[in-house]
Amino acid sequence: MVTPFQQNVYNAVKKIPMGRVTTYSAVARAIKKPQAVRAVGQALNKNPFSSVPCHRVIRFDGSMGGFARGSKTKLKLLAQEGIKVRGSNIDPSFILKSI
DNA sequence: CTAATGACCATTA
DNA sequence: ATAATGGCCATTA
Repeated sequence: MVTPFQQNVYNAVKKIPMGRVTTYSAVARAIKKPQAVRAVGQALNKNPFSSVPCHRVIRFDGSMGGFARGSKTKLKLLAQEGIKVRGSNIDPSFILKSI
């Protein structure tokens, strides 16, 4: 079941351009619910659409946060798009603070 | 209706 | 630097 809230989240995440990432809080702001950052994570956790690039959503501090299919996959996908990762943190210059 | 969960964030120690 | 705590919100049982 896809709730309207999840629709908004997925729609916002789809707008993230290739080779760029954004944060959970930025997505929360984009859907006009800045306080629902935690719920955004829930929505992405259950994301049923492969068309939604949920691997481009990371934490506010630059760490990757979680990933439903393992953090290794997330790292791979990010590297595939040319995003530089240093240690467990992502290069801040790739992070979009607003979508 | 209530209670528990979680891919978060800020604050505190 | 890490660890613990509290708050926030949507979803699910």
